[in-house]
Formats: sequence, C-alpha cells, structure tokens
Amino acid sequence: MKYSASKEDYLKAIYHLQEGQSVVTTNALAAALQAKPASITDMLKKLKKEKLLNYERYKGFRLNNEGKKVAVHIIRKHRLWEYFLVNKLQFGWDEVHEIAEELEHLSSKKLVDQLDAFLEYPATDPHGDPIPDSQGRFIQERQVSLLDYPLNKMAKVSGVASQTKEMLDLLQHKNIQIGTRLEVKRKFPFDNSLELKIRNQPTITVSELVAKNVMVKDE
Amino acid sequence: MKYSASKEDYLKAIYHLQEGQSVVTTNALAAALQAKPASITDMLKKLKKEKLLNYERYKGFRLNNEGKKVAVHIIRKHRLWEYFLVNKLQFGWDEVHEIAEELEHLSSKKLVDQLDAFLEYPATDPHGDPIPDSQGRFIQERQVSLLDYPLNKMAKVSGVASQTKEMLDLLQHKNIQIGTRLEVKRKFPFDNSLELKIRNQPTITVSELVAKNVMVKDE
DNA sequence: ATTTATTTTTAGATTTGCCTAAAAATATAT
DNA sequence: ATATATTTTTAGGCAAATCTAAAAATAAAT
Repeated sequence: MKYSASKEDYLKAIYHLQEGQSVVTTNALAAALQAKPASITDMLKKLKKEKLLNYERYKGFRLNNEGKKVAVHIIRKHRLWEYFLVNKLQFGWDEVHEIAEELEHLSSKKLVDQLDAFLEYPATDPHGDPIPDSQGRFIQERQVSLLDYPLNKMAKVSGVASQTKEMLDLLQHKNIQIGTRLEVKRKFPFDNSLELKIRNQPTITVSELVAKNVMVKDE
Repeated sequence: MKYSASKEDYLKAIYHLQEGQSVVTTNALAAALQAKPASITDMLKKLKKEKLLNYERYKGFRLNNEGKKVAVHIIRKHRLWEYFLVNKLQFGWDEVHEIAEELEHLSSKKLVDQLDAFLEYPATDPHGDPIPDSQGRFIQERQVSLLDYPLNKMAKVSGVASQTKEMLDLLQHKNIQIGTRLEVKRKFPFDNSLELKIRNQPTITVSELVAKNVMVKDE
C-alpha cells in the first residue's frame, strides 16, 4: 500500500504522541503538525476508513497494529537517512532533520534495505534514537542508571525512573530532558554526587538520588 | 523557487522532447507523460505564467532559459542518484530509473552538492548520460565506451581501446570502423550484450567485451 | 476551396488536503 | 446543577492537478 506524504506525517506524529498518553487528542495532533483541528478530524476519518487507527468522535484515537507498523517503517527510513547524511555526506547532526523529513517518504522498500546494508546496519541515528530493523523491530539497548554510567562517555537520557513533579521540576531546572546528551565528568565517593557536562552548557552537579533515577543509554 | 513534483516532471519531459524538434506539441507531451492533452494545456498555462516557457495556443511550446535551467537541475539530481544507487547501493543499472524519478524531486540544494562530492563528481550516470555540474554545465564530448552510451542516441566511433588483430577482424566483419555512426538500440542486462543499428544495415549484436573496447563520441 | 480529420483548447467535475466559521459535545467552575 | 469555557466536529470553500466531453482552431485530402 502506498500512502501520501501527508498521511505518513500523520501516522508518524500520532505514533510519537501516543507513546506517553493513553489516547491522542485532536488538539495535540494539530499542535504537533501545525495544522488546524478541523484538518485533523478530516484526516482521522480517512485513516480510520483505511483501518490504521481506532477512533471514535470526541473520544481521542490511537494507532492499531497496522498503523504502528506503517509508522515504524517511516521512522526507520527517517533515521537511516539521517545516519547517511551525517556519516556519509558530512552534514551536521543538527541540520539533517528537515532533509530526512523529505527522504522518509520515498516508497522503494529495496532502497531502504540496500541503504541499511550500505551503512552496515547502524543501531542508532545521529541523535541516539534506535533504528528499527527491516521487520520493524527495535533492538532494545538496555538503559542503565546514570549512577552506574562510565566517566567521559557520551550518554543520552532515555527516561526518568521516578516521575514525581518535584523530580521533573528539578530536571527541567538543570536543563535535563529525554534525549539530552551528556557525559559524567566526575564522581564524588563521599556523597555519590556527580558532575555532568552538557554540550554548550556549564558543568552541573546532581545528587545520588537524582542520578539513580535518571536512565541513560549509550550514545 | 520550489516547484511541485508534477511541474518538475513536465519541465523535464519538455526538455527532452525539444532536443530534436523545434517546438513541442501538446499531444507529444501528453504521450510522454501518459496524460490527457487537456491536462497538458492546463499545466502549460501555469508554466507560462511562471515564465518558464514560451507558449502560444495552438502553436506549440519550448522552454526558455529559465525553464531549461530548472530542467537541467532536475536531470542533474536524477543522474547523480542513479550513479549512487548503482555504485554505492549495488542496484543494477536497469532497475534504478523509477527510484531516481522519486529522488530527483528532493529539494535541498546542499543535499545534491554533498552527494556529488561524496560520489567524487562523476561525469556520467550508469547509462552513460552526462551529469551536469552544479552550475548546470554539461562537461561534454569526452569519448566513452560504447557500453556506457545511452540508448537511441547517435554515436560516432572514435577509437578502439584494445587493438588486437582478433578485435579488429571482428569489428571489420561487423562493419564497424572509426567514424562509423551508430545507435545502441537495446541493452541486455543478462550478459551486457548490445544491439546496434548502423544506417542502411541490419541490426547487429555485440558482446560486452567488444562494447567495452569500442570508444564513441556524441554525433 | 470545401469538406473531413486531427489537434488543441475550453468548460465543467472530481479528488485530496487544507482552510474558516459555526455548531455540537464535553469539561470546568461557580 | 447550571452556566461558562474548551475541545471537537460539521458544513461549506479553495487550490492544485487531474479527468471527460464538447467546441474551436489548424491541417490534410479530395
């Protein structure tokens, strides 16, 4: 089945939005796609008719398995192309997103798989996000607590174990969020506090309790 | 300026059609694009309004310099991507056209130029057609192997790479000599053999080895 | 030089994805 | 619980690119 670029954008955006929430709302999707809510409703009807998501009016919506499958394949393409742009065409990791937004809509399945082989099956894109394989499987890298992470190795924040408001407040204040890339520069055995370095920012300190609850992956 | 994929297809098709003819006709373009003549007329009006071609109703049309510039840039993209697909992603030269039809519509100028650099500025695509540089200039007139020469384009034999007696015998037998004008009518991917047509003579077949050693220039 | 055939254009519809403005459903607050 | 605010949907339109069918212009043929 071939989907329009626009439909693919909807599927991808819904996929990302539904990670957290139990249902996605019209307004949230409208904000994510920079479109008007009325346009969202229009498209939802079409996607429902194509059996890509569950949707009942006024009740929110969610991709079904088929919709997820399509979304994951688009994400695969996006991330592979980003990897290609950075590692073969010398683009900076901060300038590839827009171009990959175009490339992800190419339809040839063989193209993607040959590209994957040419790149030697990379596990993550230049931002550290995992690249699903041709079956749509994410190879889960295990996430570890920042407390156990080695010194001077680039890590990417992948989650927060204790999601209290106080914790999130504190992390926000320290400029740490999901996806933030950082390195542990020093560990103080006295209180198990850590010094962290985030690109373009002054070194910061976090307590043992915070470090224990920040989950990271290799970058 | 950003043009729709459809407009780009029109410009490219007109560019190729006007190579021979003095003006291009509505019907010819309709056949080339597999569309109805009425659709052609509609689009011609739009392209004229955008000052990309000269067109007066019932009188045929032709790209102006601006239109040619756009068309050449699309051709550049098409041929660079074909080169990439064959030489980096291991596609066969006979299966890349369709994919390149999609890739040629990507809009990033930097992407094309970085790709060009990554490929080390190839002069011709896998079918032997010249790749214009980033200024839209064709670096023309080099002699190339008959094996790489495009289909249905008049070539003039300019040399023979391997001048063994056996080779020259064979060429003489097939009536091929320096200066002979011929066209490649067909390429067989199975063994890379070619069918050639020389004016006033029946079609002949040559092997990959022979074709590789016969050098030709545009005629 | 008319008639006939062909080519090209116009006129009006269709589809897709988007929009605005107004109505309907749901959520919030007093 | 009722009024108010927010969210979501409907209704109706617009622009792009296509189509069909009919009309107009040009070309070909007797």
